[in-house]
Amino acid sequence: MTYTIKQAAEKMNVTAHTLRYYDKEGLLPFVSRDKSGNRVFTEGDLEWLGLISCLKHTGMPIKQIGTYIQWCAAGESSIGARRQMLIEHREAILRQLEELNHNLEAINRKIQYYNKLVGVKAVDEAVDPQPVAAE
Amino acid sequence: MTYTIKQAAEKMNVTAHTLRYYDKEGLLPFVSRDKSGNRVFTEGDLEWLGLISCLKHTGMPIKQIGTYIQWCAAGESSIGARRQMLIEHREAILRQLEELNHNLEAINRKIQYYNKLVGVKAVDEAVDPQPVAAE
DNA sequence: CCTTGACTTAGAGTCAACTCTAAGGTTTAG
DNA sequence: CTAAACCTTAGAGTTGACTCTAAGTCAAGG
Repeated sequence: MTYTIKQAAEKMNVTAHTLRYYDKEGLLPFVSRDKSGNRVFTEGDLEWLGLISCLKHTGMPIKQIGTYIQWCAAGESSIGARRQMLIEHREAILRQLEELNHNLEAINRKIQYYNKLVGVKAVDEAVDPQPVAAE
Repeated sequence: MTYTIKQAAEKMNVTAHTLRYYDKEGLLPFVSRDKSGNRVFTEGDLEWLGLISCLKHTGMPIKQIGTYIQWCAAGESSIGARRQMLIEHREAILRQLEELNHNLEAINRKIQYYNKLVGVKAVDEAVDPQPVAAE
Protein backbone atom coordinates (compact mmCIF):
# COMPACT_ATOMS: atom_id res chain seq x y z
CA MET A 1 0.00 0.00 0.00
CA THR A 2 1.21 3.50 -0.84
CA TYR A 3 0.26 7.03 0.23
CA THR A 4 -0.17 10.44 -1.39
CA ILE A 5 1.64 13.42 0.08
CA LYS A 6 -1.51 14.42 1.92
CA GLN A 7 -1.94 10.99 3.49
CA ALA A 8 1.73 10.77 4.43
CA ALA A 9 1.51 14.24 5.96
CA GLU A 10 -1.52 13.22 8.01
CA LYS A 11 0.26 10.11 9.32
CA MET A 12 3.26 12.22 10.29
CA ASN A 13 1.23 15.06 11.81
CA VAL A 14 2.59 17.74 9.51
CA THR A 15 1.18 19.48 6.41
CA ALA A 16 1.85 18.50 2.80
CA HIS A 17 3.58 21.90 2.48
CA THR A 18 6.02 20.86 5.18
CA LEU A 19 6.81 17.57 3.46
CA ARG A 20 7.52 19.42 0.19
CA TYR A 21 9.77 21.78 2.14
CA TYR A 22 11.62 18.79 3.61
CA ASP A 23 11.99 17.33 0.14
CA LYS A 24 13.42 20.62 -1.14
CA GLU A 25 15.90 20.55 1.75
CA GLY A 26 17.06 17.08 0.72
CA LEU A 27 15.41 15.13 3.53
CA LEU A 28 13.36 12.86 1.27
CA PRO A 29 15.65 11.48 -1.46
CA PHE A 30 13.99 8.08 -1.00
CA VAL A 31 10.50 9.21 -2.08
CA SER A 32 9.70 8.24 -5.69
CA ARG A 33 7.18 9.61 -8.19
CA ASP A 34 4.35 8.18 -10.24
CA LYS A 35 4.05 8.63 -14.02
CA SER A 36 2.53 12.12 -13.67
CA GLY A 37 5.24 13.35 -11.30
CA ASN A 38 3.36 13.05 -7.99
CA ARG A 39 5.22 11.82 -4.90
CA VAL A 40 4.43 8.26 -3.83
CA PHE A 41 5.11 7.34 -0.19
CA THR A 42 5.63 3.66 0.68
CA GLU A 43 5.46 2.10 4.14
CA GLY A 44 9.24 2.16 4.18
CA ASP A 45 9.17 5.87 3.39
CA LEU A 46 6.91 6.42 6.42
CA GLU A 47 9.60 4.79 8.55
CA TRP A 48 12.09 7.30 7.19
CA LEU A 49 9.62 10.03 8.06
CA GLY A 50 9.45 8.58 11.56
CA LEU A 51 13.22 8.85 11.87
CA ILE A 52 13.15 12.44 10.62
CA SER A 53 10.41 13.27 13.12
CA CYS A 54 12.45 11.67 15.91
CA LEU A 55 15.54 13.72 15.09
CA LYS A 56 13.54 16.91 14.59
CA HIS A 57 11.69 16.58 17.91
CA THR A 58 14.95 16.09 19.76
CA GLY A 59 16.21 19.39 18.40
CA MET A 60 18.37 18.42 15.45
CA PRO A 61 18.33 21.19 12.80
CA ILE A 62 16.82 20.38 9.40
CA LYS A 63 20.20 20.87 7.70
CA GLN A 64 21.90 18.32 9.92
CA ILE A 65 19.10 15.83 9.40
CA GLY A 66 19.69 16.40 5.69
CA THR A 67 23.36 15.55 6.11
CA TYR A 68 22.47 12.37 7.97
CA ILE A 69 19.99 11.29 5.29
CA GLN A 70 22.50 12.02 2.54
CA TRP A 71 25.02 9.85 4.38
CA CYS A 72 22.48 7.04 4.51
CA ALA A 73 21.91 7.40 0.77
CA ALA A 74 25.67 7.30 0.16
CA GLY A 75 25.90 3.77 1.53
CA GLU A 76 27.99 1.75 3.97
CA SER A 77 31.10 3.90 3.88
CA SER A 78 29.30 6.52 5.97
CA ILE A 79 28.25 4.20 8.81
CA GLY A 80 31.04 5.42 11.10
CA ALA A 81 30.08 9.05 10.54
CA ARG A 82 26.38 8.35 11.03
CA ARG A 83 27.07 6.48 14.25
CA GLN A 84 29.25 9.33 15.50
CA MET A 85 26.56 11.90 14.70
CA LEU A 86 23.91 9.96 16.59
CA ILE A 87 26.22 9.46 19.57
CA GLU A 88 26.82 13.21 19.75
CA HIS A 89 23.11 13.84 19.29
CA ARG A 90 22.37 11.47 22.17
CA GLU A 91 24.69 13.55 24.35
CA ALA A 92 22.70 16.62 23.36
CA ILE A 93 19.43 14.89 24.25
CA LEU A 94 20.80 13.85 27.64
CA ARG A 95 21.81 17.44 28.32
CA GLN A 96 18.31 18.58 27.33
CA LEU A 97 16.75 16.04 29.67
CA GLU A 98 18.97 17.13 32.53
CA GLU A 99 18.15 20.79 31.99
CA LEU A 100 14.45 20.09 31.57
CA ASN A 101 14.34 18.09 34.82
CA HIS A 102 16.26 20.78 36.65
CA ASN A 103 13.90 23.49 35.39
CA LEU A 104 10.87 21.33 36.14
CA GLU A 105 11.94 21.22 39.79
CA ALA A 106 12.18 25.00 39.88
CA ILE A 107 8.69 25.32 38.38
CA ASN A 108 7.38 22.80 40.89
CA ARG A 109 8.82 24.81 43.77
CA LYS A 110 7.17 27.92 42.40
CA ILE A 111 3.81 26.19 42.07
CA GLN A 112 4.14 24.93 45.64
CA TYR A 113 4.81 28.48 46.73
CA TYR A 114 1.65 29.66 44.96
CA ASN A 115 -0.31 26.76 46.40
CA LYS A 116 0.55 27.97 49.90
CA LEU A 117 -0.39 31.55 49.09
CA VAL A 118 -3.68 30.48 47.62
CA GLY A 119 -4.46 27.94 50.33
CA VAL A 120 -4.54 24.71 48.35
CA LYS A 121 -4.16 21.47 50.30
CA ALA A 122 -1.26 19.39 48.83
CA VAL A 123 -2.79 18.54 45.48
CA ASP A 124 0.46 17.97 43.56
CA GLU A 125 3.64 16.00 44.15
CA ALA A 126 5.77 18.50 46.05
CA VAL A 127 9.48 19.17 46.31
CA ASP A 128 10.58 21.33 49.24
CA PRO A 129 8.97 24.72 48.66
CA GLN A 130 11.29 27.60 47.83
CA PRO A 131 10.50 30.23 45.19
CA VAL A 132 12.87 30.56 42.23
CA ALA A 133 12.82 34.33 42.33
CA ALA A 134 11.22 37.02 44.47
CA GLU A 135 7.42 37.63 44.16
CA MET B 1 26.63 44.74 44.63
CA THR B 2 25.16 45.59 41.25
CA TYR B 3 25.90 44.64 37.64
CA THR B 4 26.08 46.34 34.25
CA ILE B 5 24.11 44.87 31.36
CA LYS B 6 27.26 43.14 30.11
CA GLN B 7 27.95 41.52 33.47
CA ALA B 8 24.32 40.46 33.88
CA ALA B 9 24.36 39.04 30.36
CA GLU B 10 27.51 37.06 31.14
CA LYS B 11 25.97 35.64 34.32
CA MET B 12 22.88 34.64 32.36
CA ASN B 13 24.77 33.26 29.37
CA VAL B 14 23.18 35.56 26.82
CA THR B 15 24.38 38.74 25.09
CA ALA B 16 23.67 42.31 26.20
CA HIS B 17 21.71 42.65 22.93
CA THR B 18 19.42 39.86 24.07
CA LEU B 19 18.80 41.47 27.45
CA ARG B 20 17.87 44.76 25.73
CA TYR B 21 15.54 42.81 23.46
CA TYR B 22 13.93 41.21 26.52
CA ASP B 23 13.55 44.63 28.08
CA LYS B 24 11.88 45.93 24.92
CA GLU B 25 9.49 42.96 25.06
CA GLY B 26 8.51 43.86 28.61
CA LEU B 27 10.37 41.06 30.40
CA LEU B 28 12.50 43.31 32.60
CA PRO B 29 10.20 45.94 34.20
CA PHE B 30 12.09 45.45 37.46
CA VAL B 31 15.46 46.70 36.16
CA SER B 32 16.22 50.29 37.16
CA ARG B 33 18.59 52.89 35.70
CA ASP B 34 21.46 55.01 37.01
CA LYS B 35 21.63 58.79 36.62
CA SER B 36 22.96 58.55 33.06
CA GLY B 37 20.25 56.15 31.93
CA ASN B 38 22.21 52.88 32.05
CA ARG B 39 20.52 49.72 33.30
CA VAL B 40 21.55 48.59 36.78
CA PHE B 41 21.03 44.92 37.65
CA THR B 42 20.75 43.95 41.34
CA GLU B 43 21.14 40.47 42.80
CA GLY B 44 17.36 40.31 42.95
CA ASP B 45 17.17 41.17 39.25
CA LEU B 46 19.48 38.25 38.50
CA GLU B 47 16.96 36.00 40.25
CA TRP B 48 14.28 37.31 37.92
CA LEU B 49 16.60 36.62 35.00
CA GLY B 50 16.97 33.09 36.37
CA LEU B 51 13.21 32.65 36.32
CA ILE B 52 13.00 33.99 32.76
CA SER B 53 15.79 31.62 31.71
CA CYS B 54 13.96 28.72 33.34
CA LEU B 55 10.72 29.47 31.49
CA LYS B 56 12.52 30.12 28.22
CA HIS B 57 14.51 26.87 28.35
CA THR B 58 11.36 24.89 28.98
CA GLY B 59 9.85 26.27 25.80
CA MET B 60 7.65 29.11 26.98
CA PRO B 61 7.41 31.82 24.26
CA ILE B 62 8.85 35.27 25.10
CA LYS B 63 5.39 36.85 24.85
CA GLN B 64 3.93 34.50 27.41
CA ILE B 65 6.86 35.06 29.76
CA GLY B 66 6.09 38.77 29.32
CA THR B 67 2.49 38.18 30.37
CA TYR B 68 3.63 36.28 33.44
CA ILE B 69 6.09 39.02 34.45
CA GLN B 70 3.42 41.70 33.94
CA TRP B 71 1.11 39.69 36.19
CA CYS B 72 3.82 39.60 38.85
CA ALA B 73 4.23 43.35 38.54
CA ALA B 74 0.47 43.81 38.85
CA GLY B 75 0.50 42.36 42.37
CA GLU B 76 -1.39 39.81 44.44
CA SER B 77 -4.62 39.83 42.50
CA SER B 78 -2.90 37.86 39.73
CA ILE B 79 -1.63 35.01 41.90
CA GLY B 80 -4.37 32.64 40.77
CA ALA B 81 -3.67 33.34 37.11
CA ARG B 82 0.09 32.97 37.57
CA ARG B 83 -0.36 29.68 39.40
CA GLN B 84 -2.65 28.41 36.65
CA MET B 85 -0.16 29.38 33.94
CA LEU B 86 2.66 27.54 35.69
CA ILE B 87 0.52 24.45 36.24
CA GLU B 88 -0.28 24.34 32.53
CA HIS B 89 3.35 24.96 31.69
CA ARG B 90 4.34 22.07 33.94
CA GLU B 91 2.02 19.83 31.94
CA ALA B 92 3.79 20.97 28.77
CA ILE B 93 7.19 20.19 30.30
CA LEU B 94 6.03 16.72 31.33
CA ARG B 95 4.87 16.08 27.76
CA GLN B 96 8.24 17.26 26.47
CA LEU B 97 10.04 14.92 28.87
CA GLU B 98 7.91 12.01 27.78
CA GLU B 99 8.54 12.66 24.10
CA LEU B 100 12.23 13.24 24.65
CA ASN B 101 12.61 9.96 26.54
CA HIS B 102 10.66 8.11 23.89
CA ASN B 103 12.84 9.51 21.11
CA LEU B 104 16.00 8.89 23.12
CA GLU B 105 15.13 5.21 23.19
CA ALA B 106 14.75 5.17 19.41
CA ILE B 107 18.14 6.87 18.98
CA ASN B 108 19.69 4.39 21.38
CA ARG B 109 18.34 1.47 19.36
CA LYS B 110 19.78 3.00 16.22
CA ILE B 111 23.19 3.49 17.82
CA GLN B 112 23.13 -0.13 18.99
CA TYR B 113 22.39 -1.19 15.44
CA TYR B 114 25.38 0.81 14.18
CA ASN B 115 27.55 -0.57 16.97
CA LYS B 116 26.82 -4.05 15.70
CA LEU B 117 27.57 -3.14 12.11
CA VAL B 118 30.80 -1.49 13.10
CA GLY B 119 31.83 -4.20 15.56
CA VAL B 120 31.95 -2.29 18.83
CA LYS B 121 31.78 -4.32 22.05
CA ALA B 122 28.98 -3.01 24.30
CA VAL B 123 30.41 0.41 25.11
CA ASP B 124 27.14 2.16 25.92
CA GLU B 125 24.13 1.46 28.08
CA ALA B 126 21.96 -0.45 25.63
CA VAL B 127 18.27 -0.88 25.12
CA ASP B 128 17.21 -3.86 23.01
CA PRO B 129 18.63 -3.20 19.55
CA GLN B 130 16.13 -2.49 16.78
CA PRO B 131 16.62 0.17 14.11
CA VAL B 132 14.05 2.99 13.92
CA ALA B 133 13.89 2.88 10.14
CA ALA B 134 15.50 0.90 7.38
CA GLU B 135 19.20 1.50 6.59
C1' DC C 1 -16.56 18.76 -22.26
C1' DC C 2 -15.98 20.76 -18.01
C1' DT C 3 -15.56 21.29 -13.21
C1' DT C 4 -13.58 19.59 -8.88
C1' DG C 5 -9.93 18.38 -6.27
C1' DA C 6 -5.60 16.44 -5.75
C1' DC C 7 -1.13 17.10 -7.14
C1' DT C 8 3.18 19.97 -9.14
C1' DT C 9 6.77 24.05 -9.08
C1' DA C 10 9.20 28.45 -7.97
C1' DG C 11 9.29 31.72 -5.16
C1' DA C 12 7.36 35.12 -1.81
C1' DG C 13 5.72 35.92 2.93
C1' DT C 14 5.51 35.08 8.00
C1' DC C 15 6.97 34.50 12.66
C1' DA C 16 9.89 34.10 16.73
C1' DA C 17 13.94 35.15 18.57
C1' DC C 18 17.49 37.10 18.14
C1' DT C 19 21.56 39.96 16.10
C1' DC C 20 23.47 43.79 14.47
C1' DT C 21 24.18 48.79 12.85
C1' DA C 22 24.29 53.67 13.21
C1' DA C 23 24.59 57.48 15.77
C1' DG C 24 25.31 59.21 19.86
C1' DG C 25 26.21 59.87 25.39
C1' DT C 26 29.37 59.14 29.57
C1' DT C 27 33.35 57.81 32.31
C1' DT C 28 38.01 56.69 33.06
C1' DA C 29 43.29 56.31 31.80
C1' DG C 30 47.08 58.52 29.72
C1' DC D 1 41.99 66.67 25.57
C1' DT D 2 41.08 62.69 23.64
C1' DA D 3 40.81 57.85 22.89
C1' DA D 4 39.03 53.54 24.70
C1' DA D 5 35.48 51.15 26.51
C1' DC D 6 31.46 51.14 28.21
C1' DC D 7 26.52 52.43 27.81
C1' DT D 8 22.00 54.26 25.19
C1' DT D 9 18.18 54.22 21.31
C1' DA D 10 15.55 53.15 17.00
C1' DG D 11 15.27 50.37 13.68
C1' DA D 12 17.10 47.19 10.03
C1' DG D 13 18.75 42.50 8.98
C1' DT D 14 19.28 37.43 9.76
C1' DT D 15 18.08 32.66 10.60
C1' DG D 16 15.33 28.59 10.87
C1' DA D 17 11.35 26.51 9.96
C1' DC D 18 7.75 26.76 8.04
C1' DT D 19 3.47 28.62 5.36
C1' DC D 20 1.33 30.26 1.62
C1' DT D 21 0.41 31.96 -3.32
C1' DA D 22 0.24 31.75 -8.17
C1' DA D 23 0.08 29.32 -12.05
C1' DG D 24 -0.17 25.17 -13.95
C1' DT D 25 -0.94 19.65 -14.75
C1' DC D 26 -3.71 15.63 -14.40
C1' DA D 27 -7.53 12.09 -13.47
C1' DA D 28 -12.23 11.12 -12.27
C1' DG D 29 -17.37 12.24 -11.99
C1' DG D 30 -21.61 14.35 -13.96
